[in-house]
Amino acid sequence: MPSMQSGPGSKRPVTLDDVARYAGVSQPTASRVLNGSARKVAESYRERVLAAARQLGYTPNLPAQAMARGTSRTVALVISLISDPYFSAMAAEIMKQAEAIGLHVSIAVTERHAERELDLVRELRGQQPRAIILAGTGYVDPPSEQDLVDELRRYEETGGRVVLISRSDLPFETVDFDNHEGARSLARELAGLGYHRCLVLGIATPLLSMQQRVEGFVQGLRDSGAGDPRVEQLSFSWVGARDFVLSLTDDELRDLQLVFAITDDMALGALDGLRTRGLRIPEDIGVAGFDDISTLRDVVPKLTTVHVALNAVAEEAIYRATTADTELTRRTAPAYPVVRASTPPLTP
Amino acid sequence: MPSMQSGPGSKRPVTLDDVARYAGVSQPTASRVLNGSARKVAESYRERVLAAARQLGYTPNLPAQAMARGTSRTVALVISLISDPYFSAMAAEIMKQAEAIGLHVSIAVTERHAERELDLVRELRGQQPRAIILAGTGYVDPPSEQDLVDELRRYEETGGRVVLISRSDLPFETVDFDNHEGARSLARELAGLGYHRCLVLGIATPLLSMQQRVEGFVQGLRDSGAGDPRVEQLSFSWVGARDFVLSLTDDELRDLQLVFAITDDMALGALDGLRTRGLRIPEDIGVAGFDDISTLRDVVPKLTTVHVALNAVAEEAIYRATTADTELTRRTAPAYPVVRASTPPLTP
DNA sequence: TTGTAAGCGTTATCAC
DNA sequence: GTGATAACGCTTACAA
Repeated sequence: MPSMQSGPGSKRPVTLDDVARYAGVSQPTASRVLNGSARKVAESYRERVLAAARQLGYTPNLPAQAMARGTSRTVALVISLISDPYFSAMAAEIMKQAEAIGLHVSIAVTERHAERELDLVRELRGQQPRAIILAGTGYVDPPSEQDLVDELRRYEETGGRVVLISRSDLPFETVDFDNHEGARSLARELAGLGYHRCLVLGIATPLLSMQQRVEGFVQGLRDSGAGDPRVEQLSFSWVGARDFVLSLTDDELRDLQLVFAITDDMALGALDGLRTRGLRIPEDIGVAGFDDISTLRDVVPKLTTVHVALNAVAEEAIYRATTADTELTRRTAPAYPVVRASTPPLTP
Repeated sequence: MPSMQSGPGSKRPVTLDDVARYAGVSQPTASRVLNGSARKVAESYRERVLAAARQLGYTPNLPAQAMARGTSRTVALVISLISDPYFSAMAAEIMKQAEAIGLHVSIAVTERHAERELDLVRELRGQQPRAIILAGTGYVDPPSEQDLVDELRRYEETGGRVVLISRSDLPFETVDFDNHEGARSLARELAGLGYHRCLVLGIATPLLSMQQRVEGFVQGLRDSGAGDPRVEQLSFSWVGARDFVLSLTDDELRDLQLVFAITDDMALGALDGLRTRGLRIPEDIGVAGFDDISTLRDVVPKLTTVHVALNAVAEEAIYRATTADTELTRRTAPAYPVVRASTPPLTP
């Protein structure tokens, strides 16, 4: 007579105990075979356990494992927005690096709310991850830094690792791109192409990484003997950049040779605005961004930008997240300009 | 004398027991106050516990909670690629819906490998999620369906829910867009605009959802009395679409009025190919896609496509994932055409 | 209402 | 080598 157990929700999961009993060994022995490190188990037992596990379709209960071991194989990643090309690329890279060393990644999204970030960190702490990686930026509300720091400190005190990506506002390990150098090189290349009268679209938010992009660009222009650009502090978004461009007068626009935005997202917003204003890119004005997001593949003309080594930051972040050194350092990943069709050589 | 405990990794996490002791009550009482449902705790105790928890910075150990309760508040989401705009938008929507009802989402990525998907499901099962949502499509290797089904069945038998998005290849609850109707409406609208000689870019993979888009489009053209289009089965990617377009002869291209690709990703690849071939869009040929991915915001000309109600599928998927009805059904979310600048009215 | 005790699935300690 | 036994942090009968 066949088993009556077929509908959903009937059986309970197969446990290690089931496997052990089925194989005729003790629970610890089964554990040693299936999950343990020091493999001092007789070959005969070993095989029996393995066979039993396969037969029964055993899967270790990870939460239980984590509890017993006192440490999990999960790292938590906090980002602003998953649908943003920059963040999704970053998340992808982090997951890749993490999975390469057998770590799970649990992703949480702040939707640009600092308050939510605090809640998330609290919640994540409850998941008992091995590390928390904060990669969010560009908050729309004032961050309650102290509470966040307190929460993260508490987490660290219990053995958790905290790693920040592209945000140096907090006293934890930080990994970032070489924003200053990337922007500076870009500015030099563009100045070399003849772009001297530039507009720089920055942001009002005090985000060091983004500040550095502005400063680097200005520095690069100076290095090249080009004049100081006009620098504007906008809201950190596509719309912010577009709206600002739309607010410029015709005279102001006519006088410009280039618009550089500190992110591709903003550059694309500016591009849209410029076109709405009737300008042709690149004939009438050049445009450049930063990040080299995947969207650029489908944008015409191909956008000049600064490529950031996502894989390098991801690798470094995962390394920091899993290695226990006590030094608090700030590491940097390469960022280098990629000149494309949106900024052809200027022939006066 | 201040506490010596300052370096990382020194203390152990604050447990419920700590809180209870600190508040001078028993563990169960603390549990009832902080996490329990039936709140039959004296107000005085209640406050003491709450205060203690805040003081100590207590966060419930979720894995422990899940183990004790026998059920977690996590759902696992399996997708192909996180950096793909379609999937990242889908993931974002799922997370949003999930978080709205207090569920965590754990994301895993197959990178288009069916084999990896099987491994992932096995691993995820170990995480003891409340549900597993499979939203991956377009595998590059032959899927070992039976093993996957077995694994999912086992999971279901132990009370887990399985939900499929846009893939009906497996005998589980499925939610999908109304692909046929969306493509059909699009074809009708385009035929109405004068587009009769069309090329349809489909895929070789036997994916029902994508098949339906092809069939719906063909049907729509027929409805409108337009001739049957040329239908091609390509590899499921931007590059596949571009390369195919590049392989067409000039005569073939000249004869076409429209290229419809079953995804925006492929449509953008085709667009790139067409441009490389020297055609202007939309003057020389129209282009249309499917999905209405966010990338389209920055593409010129604005691409005609079929908008899919991601929020609706996400909502439905989460609903299925959390509701225990035994009927195996196939639900459908709206998909409707959005005609944009890439397919202007044809004036012969 | 509150506390005691048992149990969730696993690993670690320690005798055998 | 192997198997009892005690944790891990929490919830849930059940008893007080």
